[in-house]
Amino acid sequence: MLVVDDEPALLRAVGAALKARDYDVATVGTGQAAIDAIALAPPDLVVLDLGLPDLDGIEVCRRVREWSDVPIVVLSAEGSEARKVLALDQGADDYVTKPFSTAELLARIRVALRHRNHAAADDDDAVLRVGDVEIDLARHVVDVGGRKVDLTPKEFAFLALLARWPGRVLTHRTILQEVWGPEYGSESQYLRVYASQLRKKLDDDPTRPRLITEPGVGYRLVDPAAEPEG
Amino acid sequence: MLVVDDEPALLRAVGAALKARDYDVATVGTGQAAIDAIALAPPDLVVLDLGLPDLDGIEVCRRVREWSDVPIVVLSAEGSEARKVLALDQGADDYVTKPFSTAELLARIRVALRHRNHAAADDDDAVLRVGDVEIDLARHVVDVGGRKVDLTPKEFAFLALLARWPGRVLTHRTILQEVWGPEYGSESQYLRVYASQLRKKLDDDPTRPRLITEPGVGYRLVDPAAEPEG
DNA sequence: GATTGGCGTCAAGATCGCGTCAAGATTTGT
DNA sequence: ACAAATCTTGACGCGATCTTGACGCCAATC
Repeated sequence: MLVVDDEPALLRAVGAALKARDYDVATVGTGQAAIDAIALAPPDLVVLDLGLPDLDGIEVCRRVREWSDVPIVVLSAEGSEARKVLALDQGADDYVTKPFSTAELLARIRVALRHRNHAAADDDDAVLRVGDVEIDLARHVVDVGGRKVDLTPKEFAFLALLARWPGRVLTHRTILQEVWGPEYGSESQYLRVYASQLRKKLDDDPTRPRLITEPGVGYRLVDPAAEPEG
Repeated sequence: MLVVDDEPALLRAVGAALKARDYDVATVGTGQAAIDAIALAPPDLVVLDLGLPDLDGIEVCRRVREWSDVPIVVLSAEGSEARKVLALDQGADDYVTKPFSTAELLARIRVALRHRNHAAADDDDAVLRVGDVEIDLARHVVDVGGRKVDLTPKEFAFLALLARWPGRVLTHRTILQEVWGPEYGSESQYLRVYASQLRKKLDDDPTRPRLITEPGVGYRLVDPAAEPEG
């Protein structure tokens, strides 16, 4: 459990409440220190104050989310609507406004931990593999059978999303919201365009497809070798 | 997306906001109706007002959580600390206090949907099984005695709906509304056509039928092995 | 025994969704 | 500010899917 805050008073208060509940607690005072700490040894959860001296807290959220799914509960004095929405959309799992009650904070932390427990085991190799497709999340590099493939950001995000759930259908809406952003959801034309481009770049064989269309539903990525045809 | 509230005004407001974002929205006015609706066809998410005429909202939470992981965002006028903590501990994924901003509610809904997408892999693949018919909801694949069966979207939805309630009769109206949409209800000719196509594709033996017609009522799906002919 | 209503089956036409291409528009990098 | 890359948008063909109407069957009813 990592608490990120630059006010010693709050740091002590929150830390004490958590320790009283027998959580292991570490504390840091800057955004950069938080990112480093999470990268070094991912905690079970991060309590993140938005008012940091170095980086904007939302920026910390965004950066951490590029390679980690660690739950993040944001604390903030600012009640600003837009900031709240932005933080949540950039990867925060909850947003608690100061002054807050300790009981509520703890309850929301329990919810976040519950979600994490339900989530799939995080062996974040930072490299996803589906058949002969290799996706290096950190380096943004894709490899197909040893051949490097040059993808645009959206193409990469699309492929990486599908690769996180091999074989599983992701709906049009899900893909749009994860790749294009929360305000999208019905622009399925984008998906057709990008699916087409991906198939071309991945050199997908239509008789043994890697990227499969589920008509009316969405797309899924499979390992053609592991998926015998019925 | 299911919105549960007994105030028509709020129902309309939240419903409209969601529909504007292209979510499919259904609404009910009581806790019992909510539980029934979730059991029949689990929505992607539930927006649950705590102030219901029949059941306590927290009780609804608790009951639904016994068999479903559907994300629940609670709305409430009561700001009471204890109620908030209780709701969160009883399975609510978020708690928004009235008056709330639509933008924030939508952002929190997006967070809940994100969690759902990340968590959905561990409930081992959500495979429905009725006799030798296997329906993999996540992969959108149907298997009959080891043979893969290719179904159209409507055929799949029809079969999946019946398979969710093995042996139980679903009425024409229910099936039409769940598969074709809320504006349908009397087009029972569709059902005859699709039932016929399903029987053909499932290779259904008329002497040991899997898909059974209840004349004048609806259809049900049974395990022929478990249901000896009388 | 004729009639009626619900069901199963079939097939033709209408519709919808998908893949593809390419031309702007926008963003990004230099 | 310019050039390149990327994203967005419209158009089009095609095939799968859905819808619709017709017809025969069966059982219940009169």
